[in-house]
This record gives sequence, C-alpha cells and structure tokens, in this order.
Amino acid sequence: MPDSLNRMVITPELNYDQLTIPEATLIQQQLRGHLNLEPLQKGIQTIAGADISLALYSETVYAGLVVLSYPELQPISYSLVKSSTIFPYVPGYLAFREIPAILKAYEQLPVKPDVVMFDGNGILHGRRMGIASHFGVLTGAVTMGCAKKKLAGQYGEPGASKGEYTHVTDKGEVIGYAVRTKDHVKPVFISPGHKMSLEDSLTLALKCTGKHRLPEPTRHAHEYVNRFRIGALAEGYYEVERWRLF
DNA sequence: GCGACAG
DNA sequence: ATCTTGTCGC
Repeated sequence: MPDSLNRMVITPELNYDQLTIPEATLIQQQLRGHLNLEPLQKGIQTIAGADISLALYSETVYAGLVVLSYPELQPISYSLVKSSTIFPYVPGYLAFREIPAILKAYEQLPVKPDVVMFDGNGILHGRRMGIASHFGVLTGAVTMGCAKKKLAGQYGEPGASKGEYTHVTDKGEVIGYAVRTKDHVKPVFISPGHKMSLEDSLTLALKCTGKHRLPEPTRHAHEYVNRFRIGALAEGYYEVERWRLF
C-alpha cells in the first residue's frame, strides 16, 4: 500500500475526501487484515449508538454518539459534533463519508463506551469492512453493526415473531443475521464489527431491543443527531440529567 | 449486459 | 440519508 494511503489509515485527523474508490478499496483490504472477531473479552457496562444526520444537498454533517448504561439501556451521556464531507454516498464505502465526523464525536467522549453500535454494517459487507468494522480497527474499539436494509449476501425471511432470526451468508460464510426485533416488522441486519464474535453481535442486539424496531443505542443516536441538526441540541459533550428519587 | 446497492 | 401528509395501530 502506498505510504500516502497508509497515512490515511492511521492519522488521527482523517481526511478521506480526496480518495478515489480504488484507493478506498485498497484501504478496506488493508484494514481487513486487522479484524478481530474473537468473543468479547470483558463484561459490558455501557454501550453507545453512533449516527449522523444531514440536510439534503448539504455537505454539513451532524455526528453524535449516545452512551447508554447496560443492561438498563438508559442514556447517560452524549457527544455531538458538526463537521463536513464531500465524499459521496457510495454503497460499500459508507465509512469514508461518515467516520471522520463520528471519530471527532468519539474523541470528545471523556470516557469511552464498552461497545459502539453503528447504523450500518460490520462484516456484513462485500469486503467484510463495513463502517462498524472500519471504525473498530481504526480505533481499537469494540463495535457492531445494525443496518435497516441488506447490503450483501443472501438470507431467508425470519419468522414473524420478535426474536426470530436467520443467517445472512456470502460466498459460503455467515456474515451476519436478519433479526426480527419486533412482531410483524421488517428485520434489521446485525453483524459484528470488531473485537466480538458473530454470536456476540446477535446476543447484544437482542438484549438492546426494546419496544421499537431499532435497538436502543442506534435509536437514541438517530434521535439525538436529528435534534442536533434542527437546533434543539448544541454541539458538545453532555451528561444526561436524571431525576433520582434518592 | 443485468440486477443489487448500508446511509 | 432527506423531503413530505395523512393515515393506521398500539
């Protein structure tokens, strides 16, 4: 890999805007060699959801992470950062468009979450390097993906009840799951990103599922960045206020 | 060439 | 993803 591209992979101040698709593909192939899909190594006490919101035809992106307590799933802190991107949305290369902004929000967190769940895929990707895996390898964080639509592979329709799931396979290997998180609602696509196993991602996704289709981490993240974009929340790091009865 | 195609 | 209005259901 050319040195110029290698710097793009390890530099804290990422700038993917000038990359061509062939160069981005090379970076994904390089990062793939550092993937770790072994089982979780420690207990989980916090899990964050990461997402971005943007206005149509605008290069401004509103990124954020919402950290939840686990297994209670109550928001305890959040980080919001306004940034910009010109890298277009290209299926299979979402990471190059969203990671720079999400990384800034992540760096703004004084205490990192035990797991980060992305609105997108982990290894459920043609080159096994979706945004969750890309971010994980880049930062060393434990990550997983939860997409609302299938990006790659084949799968059978899971049963209609909440909790039922099927394998998503590609080229003979299981790369994720189609999970029914709510009765009679379209399934979501779950896959490990980094530092967790396929089974870990499925277990965590189900434990993070409440009364909505989307798991609590990404559901809250989506809600927060949208409120940030419309001006209801300001950029910065905050700890959620709570009314305690003792 | 044709169909698929995260956000 | 975002743009949009109403509508059906818990």
